[in-house]
Amino acid sequence: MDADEILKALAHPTRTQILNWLREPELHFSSQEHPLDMGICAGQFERCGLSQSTVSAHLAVLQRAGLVTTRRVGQWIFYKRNEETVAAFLKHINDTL
Amino acid sequence: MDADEILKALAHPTRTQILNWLREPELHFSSQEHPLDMGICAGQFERCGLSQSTVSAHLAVLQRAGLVTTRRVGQWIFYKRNEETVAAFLKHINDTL
DNA sequence: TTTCCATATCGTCATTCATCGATATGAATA
DNA sequence: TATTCATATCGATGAATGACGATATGGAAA
Repeated sequence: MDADEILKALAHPTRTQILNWLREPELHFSSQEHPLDMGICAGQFERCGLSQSTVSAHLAVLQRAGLVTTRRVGQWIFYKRNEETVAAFLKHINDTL
Repeated sequence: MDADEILKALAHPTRTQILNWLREPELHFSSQEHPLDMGICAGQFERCGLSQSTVSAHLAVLQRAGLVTTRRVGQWIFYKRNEETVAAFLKHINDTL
């Protein structure tokens, strides 16, 4: 858990929004064809209004920071919040900030 | 309390270190001539190894985010953590992340 | 008033970041 | 095998950030 890298990842509203959407997938991604417990397809996040490549870059930042995990199933890649890392970060920030 | 601006302010190790130093002034700034409860002189933070102007810029980012308050006394400007904002931010991040 | 000191602001430069369209990759399908 | 679809990666570009030395500001002291 690299707190500095996580803070950098959180320092963009698009990325905090993605993480926020992923808190309650059933609330935000009910339109998804696949079962929600597989995770959320990358394409779903294009609803933020940015291009496919930009969204992909934001997702990569979140993944490098360990805030989301990915899983390939067929031609799709599913994203999930990494609750362990989120919890560890929250503990850290509560302790040190 | 602008959480996005605070996250941007926290997204640099120098600034998180400054905030961390300000948690226990008596531990880190015992060398200061002035009483610690006035706050910490800007110049004290040059111990991070950066130039005066760069340190001043980092302090300005923290101030704009509301994470520190300043108080001019004579020719010095004293910095303090803004515990209200820090607490409000922690509450927010615990609730939304 | 002149000088000195602490700090902020300015101008510049290099680096990183956000964004896009285009292209590559890799799996599914025809 | 050729095509399609979802996603990642590439290359370019403009914007924002971080750093510095130099300068401005504002108060204290001589």
